[in-house]
Amino acid sequence: MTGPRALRRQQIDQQILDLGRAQLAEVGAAALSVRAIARELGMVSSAVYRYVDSRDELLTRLVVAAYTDLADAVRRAVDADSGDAVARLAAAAHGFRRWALDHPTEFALLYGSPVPGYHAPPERTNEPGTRVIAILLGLIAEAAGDAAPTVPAALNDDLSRIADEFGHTLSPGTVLNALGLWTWLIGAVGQEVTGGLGTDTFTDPAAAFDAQLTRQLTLVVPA
Amino acid sequence: MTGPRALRRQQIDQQILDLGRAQLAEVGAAALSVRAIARELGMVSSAVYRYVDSRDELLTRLVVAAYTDLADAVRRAVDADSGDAVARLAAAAHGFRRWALDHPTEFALLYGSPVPGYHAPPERTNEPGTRVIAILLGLIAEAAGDAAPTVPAALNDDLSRIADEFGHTLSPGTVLNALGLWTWLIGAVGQEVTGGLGTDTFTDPAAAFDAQLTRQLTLVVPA
DNA sequence: TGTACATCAGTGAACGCGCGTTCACTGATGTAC
DNA sequence: TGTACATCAGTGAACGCGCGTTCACTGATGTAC
Repeated sequence: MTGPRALRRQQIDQQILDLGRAQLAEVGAAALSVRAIARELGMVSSAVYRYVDSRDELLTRLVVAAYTDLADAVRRAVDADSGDAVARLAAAAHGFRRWALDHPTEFALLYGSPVPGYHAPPERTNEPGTRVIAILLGLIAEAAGDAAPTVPAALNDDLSRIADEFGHTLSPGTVLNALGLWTWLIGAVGQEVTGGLGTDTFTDPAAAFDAQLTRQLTLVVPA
Repeated sequence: MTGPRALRRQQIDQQILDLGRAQLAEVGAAALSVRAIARELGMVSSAVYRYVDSRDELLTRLVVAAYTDLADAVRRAVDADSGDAVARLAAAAHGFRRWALDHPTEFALLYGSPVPGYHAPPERTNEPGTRVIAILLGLIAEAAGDAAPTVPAALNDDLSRIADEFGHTLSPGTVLNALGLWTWLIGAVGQEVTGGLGTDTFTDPAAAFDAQLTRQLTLVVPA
C-alpha cells in the first residue's frame, strides 16, 4: 500500500510542486514551464508527464496549494492571538499580509491578473479560494454583533444569498462589511507586494499598513 | 515638415499602438508579440522594427498611453460633475472604475501583476503613473479642509515627503487619507475587473461599488 | 523644371531559442502463484 | 523461496509551433542644387 515505489512517487510529486513554486517566483506563472521543471528534476521532459497531466493541471495544483497554505497561515495568525474579535481580525489581516510578502508570486497567482490561456477549474479551486474570506466573515460577525449597517435595497438580496453560501446566518450589513474589508485587504497587500507605490515609499511599511487597517476596522465594528 | 511620408509614419505608429492594445485584450501583456502585430499590419515581422525599438519599448509605449488615457477619463469625469469636492471625488472613483471595466487588460497592465521579464523605465512611466492619484489628492484636500486625522509618529516623515513630491502643501493626515482611498480603489476595481468574487456576485455591481465607496468616503471627509 | 543623390520603408532569409505533448522503447520494481 | 508476468518510471527522438532580432537587399519617396 505504501511501498517504496508509492513513497518515491509522493516525494517526486512534492518536488514538482516545490520546483513549480520556485519557477513562479523566478519567472511568473505565465512562463511556468514543464520542461524547465524536468531539467531541474534531472529528467527528460516527457518523464514529468508521468506525474502531471498537463501544464494547466500543474498550475491548478499550484493554485490549490497556495490557497491552502495561505488559509493555514491566516488561521495560525488568528489562533495565536488571544485578544477579542477585533484584535484577531487585525491579526488575520497582518497574517495575510505577511504570507503575501513571503510568497509574492503565489499571491500574484491567486489574486493578480489572470494567467493568459489558463482557466482554473472551479470545482477544484472554489472551496480553497473561499477559506480566508470565511475566516474573516466569522470574526467580523463576532466583532460586530447585531450592529451591522443598513444596506442599499439593490444589494439586499445578493448579500443575503452570499450569507447563505457561507452557511452562517449573517445580516446583509455584516456581509457588506466583510466584502469591504476583503477588498481593501487584497488591494493594500497587492499594492505592497507588486511595489505599486514604489518600493521605498514608507520606511516602515508595516506601520503604514496597520494605520490603514485600523481605520478600515472602524468601518466594520461599532465605535 | 509634415509631408506625406511623416504623415504615414504617424498613422502606422498609431496602428501599432492600437494593434498592441488589441493584443493585450486578447492574450495579455505577457504574450504580446511583435510578430503578431506585424502579421495584422500585413508586414513582414522585421519591418515593425522601423517603428519600434524592441518589444519592451512597445510595452512601455502601451503603458504610457494607458496611464494617459485613464487620467484623461478621470479628469473628464471630475469636470463633468458640478457638485462639491466629495461629489467630484465620487465621480472620479466611478470614472476610474468605468475606464477599468472598459479597458480590463490595460488596467491589468498598469496595476496587475508585473509582466515577466519587463521593467517599465521609471523616467517615462513615473509621471503619467501619478496623474490619477494627484487628482484624487487635490480633491481630498479640498474636501477635507484642515480636518485631517492625526497620523502615527512612524509615518509622519514619510507622509510629509510624499506631500512635497506632489507639490502641494498637504497635511500628513490628508496624504494618509488619499493613499487609503487610492489603495481601496485599486483593490475594489481590480477585483471587479478580474472577476475576483465570481462574475455574478452582484446583480448590480455598480451599486455595490457605490455602497463601498460611500463608506470609504466617510473615512476621508469629516462627518 | 530636371537631375543626382540621400534617405527611408519594407522584404525575405536566417540565427538560435524554448515550448507542450506524443510515442514506442527499455529496464527495473513489484505481485501472484 | 522461486519463478512468470504485469506494472511502472524514465528515455530519446520527434512533431510542429511561435518567438525576438539581425542583416543585406531593393525600390520608392523626398531633397538640394
